[in-house]
Amino acid sequence: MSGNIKDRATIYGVAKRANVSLATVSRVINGKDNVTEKTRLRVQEAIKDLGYRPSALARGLATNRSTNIGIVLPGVNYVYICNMLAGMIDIAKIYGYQTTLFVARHSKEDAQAVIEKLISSHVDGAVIFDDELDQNEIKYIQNYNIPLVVVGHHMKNENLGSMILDYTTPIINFLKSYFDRGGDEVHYLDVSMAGNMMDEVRDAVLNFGREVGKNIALVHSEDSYQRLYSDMKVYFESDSNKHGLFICPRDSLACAVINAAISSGVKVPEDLEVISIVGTKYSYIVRPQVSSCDIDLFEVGSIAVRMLTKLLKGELDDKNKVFNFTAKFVTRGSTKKN
Amino acid sequence: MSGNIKDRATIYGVAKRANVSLATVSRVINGKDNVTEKTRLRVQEAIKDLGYRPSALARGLATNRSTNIGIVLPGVNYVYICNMLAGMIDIAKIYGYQTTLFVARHSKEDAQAVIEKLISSHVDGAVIFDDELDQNEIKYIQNYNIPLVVVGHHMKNENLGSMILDYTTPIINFLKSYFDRGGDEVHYLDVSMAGNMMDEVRDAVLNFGREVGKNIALVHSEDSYQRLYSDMKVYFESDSNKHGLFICPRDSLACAVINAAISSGVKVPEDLEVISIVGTKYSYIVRPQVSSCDIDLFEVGSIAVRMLTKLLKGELDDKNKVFNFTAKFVTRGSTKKN
DNA sequence: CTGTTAGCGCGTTCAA
DNA sequence: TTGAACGCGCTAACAG
Repeated sequence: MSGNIKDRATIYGVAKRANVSLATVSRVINGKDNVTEKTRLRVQEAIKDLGYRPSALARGLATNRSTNIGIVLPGVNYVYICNMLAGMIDIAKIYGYQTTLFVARHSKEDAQAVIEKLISSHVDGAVIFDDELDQNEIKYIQNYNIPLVVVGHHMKNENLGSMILDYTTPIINFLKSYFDRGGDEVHYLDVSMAGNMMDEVRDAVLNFGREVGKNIALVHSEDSYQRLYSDMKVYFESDSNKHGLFICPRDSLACAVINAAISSGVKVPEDLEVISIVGTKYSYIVRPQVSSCDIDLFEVGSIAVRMLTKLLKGELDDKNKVFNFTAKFVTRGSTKKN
Repeated sequence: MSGNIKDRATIYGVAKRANVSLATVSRVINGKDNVTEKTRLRVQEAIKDLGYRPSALARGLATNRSTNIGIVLPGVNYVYICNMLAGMIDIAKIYGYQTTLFVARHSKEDAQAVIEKLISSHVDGAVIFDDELDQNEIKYIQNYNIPLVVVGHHMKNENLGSMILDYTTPIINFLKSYFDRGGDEVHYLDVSMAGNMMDEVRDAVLNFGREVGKNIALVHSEDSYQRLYSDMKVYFESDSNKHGLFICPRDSLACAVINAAISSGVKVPEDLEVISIVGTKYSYIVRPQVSSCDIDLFEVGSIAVRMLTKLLKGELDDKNKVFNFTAKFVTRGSTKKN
């Protein structure tokens, strides 16, 4: 490329410089084989000279394909979400898709606004992991013929696949064994705006407690390590709060509970056992390590995007449209051996 | 919107349905005020009936603006990068920009490919945080008139701002005080493909060691907690390796060192002191807490995007084109008091 | 206040 | 094998 470019070269410029029509240039940049080797070289020369790069916008308008997929997330503040995102990005890249990020905070209005953006953006498809969107909103998006992979809802149709992350089963199983070995006192850390997925786990836990006639106490707090840590410091000052089992939504929150407990002289796991629902790197880095549910979220992300690409090619069999991921509970130092 | 839509409504469809020209529809959807209230309502009615959503593609082609900014990152696997990303996304959203993600792994070829994608994608501007890109490649992108904010290089010109993250100064300062209080043995954990920024810190540390006549030993390992942990387990078996200071690039790696040390009977910080260059949430969640450099990466990300939006509006004064962030060293439990 | 027209940069017929 | 012409959906003059 020679020197600076103020106005970006277009396909016309290349055509003129190479003394061909723009159709021929189009053929060359799209790798069609019905072009003479000689003219092809001439065109490529011109492209190089001008530093020409095709405009994805114009191309998208002409072909009605943007080679762009949308990713809808509640944010990138949690490690487990970033793991998933990393998997999505990796695979999208392999398949030649750009990824544009749509973050929907935990509010209905925001979610709606994000949906509108998504529709306008003309992505070829999207992966949605958002706890606030319900099935109706998913269907609303589908009115615009946008192939979708939804993480967290069980749905499928012609243009839609889904992935289920089952944290409930392993947690309930753990609870069972906890009660079996004589455990009695259970606290569930209920943070505000934890999202649908967490709310489902919570409700299942509470239900299970009711079924087996055990009381499960909700402890409310904010979704912040610092805040929770100081709340817990106060909490553990009371003698009645120094034992039992504590269930936390995420492992960094479990760490807040554990750290506060230990610094208050409460022994983990001898006095107090703590588990986390979602497990990430925190779970095995801290001491004591946190017993938690492991799901390879990176894998979840990559599978989701792979499903989407198949959906885009119309190659996704009906039986592969729902993917079930059941978490595996990993016992670590924050709980007693069964 | 009535029922399902197979072919998305266009501005033509709306125009016909509302019995106006497409220019009028365009005015309505763009909020121009030179439209009668009556026709405006009629148009809005039609838009609703048809479920019309403007195509960002076509709009971008016509206006030469995509309301889309690119974000170039080496990945989303590190907490500190995700923090930065979160800040960028937040601000971009506030300013009405979509964000498309470009991840360039640590390799020259990949970086080059990503640049080409970035240019083709027709973003209005981009924030680049990539350790592999050098200044020449930045300039190359600028040939295509893409306003840029670069994190990690000191550069500026008409279309380019930059942000410097200075981890070197606080680390060197710490080293000074470490030597002053009689410290003598320093190990630097050198992981492969840590990126330019880390390499600069490492070189500065080595230089400083030479200047003051202290030997600083490089310990090589991979950039993986698990791997490093087992390497360190072996390492600490040797009696000669149970003291001094260990400098790690990131705090989760520092945790690997600390955990391995402690489980090998080495006391932290009494026998061995450990610091991390980049500090994140890990630093204060683990026990002992990790002394590390704190930079609010979320803030860095938001400032970067804010700079970019000003650049896009031509409102960025020359003196504001370089932003300097000096990290603050926070002493925690993994080092002795000075 | 509203409509007509000409692009934006590219892909894709259909002829030649 | 190549080129001319049209269309993708929208904005932006310019008229009226």
